[in-house]
Amino acid sequence: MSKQNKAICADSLRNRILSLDIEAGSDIDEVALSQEYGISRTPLREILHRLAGDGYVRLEENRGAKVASMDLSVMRVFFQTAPLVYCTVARQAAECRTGVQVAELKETQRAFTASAKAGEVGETALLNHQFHEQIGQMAQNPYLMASLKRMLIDHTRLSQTFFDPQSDLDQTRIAQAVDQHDAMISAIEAKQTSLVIDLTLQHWDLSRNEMEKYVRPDPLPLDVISMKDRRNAV
Amino acid sequence: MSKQNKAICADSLRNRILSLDIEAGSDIDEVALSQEYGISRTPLREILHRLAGDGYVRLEENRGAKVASMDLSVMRVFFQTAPLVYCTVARQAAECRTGVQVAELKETQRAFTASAKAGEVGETALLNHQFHEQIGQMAQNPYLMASLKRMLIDHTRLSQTFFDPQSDLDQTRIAQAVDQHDAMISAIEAKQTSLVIDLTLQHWDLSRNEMEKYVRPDPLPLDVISMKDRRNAV
DNA sequence: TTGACTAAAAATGTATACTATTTGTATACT
DNA sequence: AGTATACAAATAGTATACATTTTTAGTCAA
Repeated sequence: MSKQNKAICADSLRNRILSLDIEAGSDIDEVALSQEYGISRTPLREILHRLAGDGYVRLEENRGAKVASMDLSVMRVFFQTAPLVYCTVARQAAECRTGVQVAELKETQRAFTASAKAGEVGETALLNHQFHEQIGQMAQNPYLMASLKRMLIDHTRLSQTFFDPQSDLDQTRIAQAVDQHDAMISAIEAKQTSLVIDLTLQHWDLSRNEMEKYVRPDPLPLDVISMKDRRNAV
Repeated sequence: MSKQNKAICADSLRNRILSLDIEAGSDIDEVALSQEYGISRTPLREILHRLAGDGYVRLEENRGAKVASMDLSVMRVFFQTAPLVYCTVARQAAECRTGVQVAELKETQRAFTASAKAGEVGETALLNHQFHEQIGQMAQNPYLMASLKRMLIDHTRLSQTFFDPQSDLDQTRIAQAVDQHDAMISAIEAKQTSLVIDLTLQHWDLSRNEMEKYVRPDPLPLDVISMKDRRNAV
């Protein structure tokens, strides 16, 4: 019974961290979580140690686990490193992918497309995460997979706003992402390595623009109309 | 008391895996190890979960932890990926290194040189590991660091024979490695990025040749003189 | 001898109780 | 008032006992 709960807890924690449901940098309450998932502290702590190795959390001596933070200094490195890792992985995926893996990727893409159209922000982001992790698995490269997974943790958290359509422009952007996924699948299936790399770069550019907006949003307007209106009230 | 033991145990396990003292693929006896290090199974299991996330071991449901294996299919990928990761990290290390870090690297290199000259095979390999991990830390890139660390696990295990001088040729080779380290330190200190990359590639070539010999050793001699000698004995 | 079945054992996984450390709060003191 | 100290509560870490699963050894029948 609780054997299942442990796996459920591990998956759930990962997802909650990725979706910022548990926000970056916050510390984790072992007692509360163990009760929430119906397991005792022992297995929960084992999960946390595993997540520490995977880069989801950071363990501090005698003060428990904290969700990995996203400080600005690391963000810089994130944007530097992403193209290299994503493109290298994508190339190798196109070279090594099996038929079964392509089928699985298509299945994920179906779910992703549906979720995106339904406007399910959190779920869409997680399915996007899964999509790119599956491409990583195709590459059969455990070394780069380690980098990719760590990049995707921050990528998914940063892109949390990405799949939230608030304007027509957002709709277009999400539709573009969906189309790019489709094109990537085709290229991977056809083993067109250089095409995959191009598509991956395009996909990254789309994503990057949005993330940079999140990190460095438009400044608040300087000429605040509402302030004028309220002058009298002061 | 046993708080210390936990950290000691974690370090020791890492080193024993790297030095093939616990051989690749073998399974880990929780009870025996916990007794050996004077801790109970609970903290030991937490260590193992952490090591699983770091790629040192693999956890299997209901059948404990096994040391990460080194199958031939992965080796291929290892040789493919190493130059990219090592060079990218080395470049960034040269760009980002601090003075303190350079000093620490020099200190490690001193110990490495001494150990190599003394012919301490296992210790030399571990200090070589530490040397390259420190270069990784200089790069300030947690994403690539994940890949680098995983590469170094296998690299150190594969190079276990490297630092064992059995012939004059081996002596030369080890001296070369020491010199290359010195050159890399200088280049990193001087922030000469393109030189660091060249040196890293040279260092990799030296290491690779030796490792390939380990993976694919010289075949046994076909004309076995000893067999002729012992014909009469049969 | 081989194969299937069973029981004992060994080992893995979990829960709980206990210890140690940190953190918060109240009180005394300068 | 502000700081220092002491004590209490909360939280982290560990050990142990217990439950579950896997492995091993042994038995019997084909």
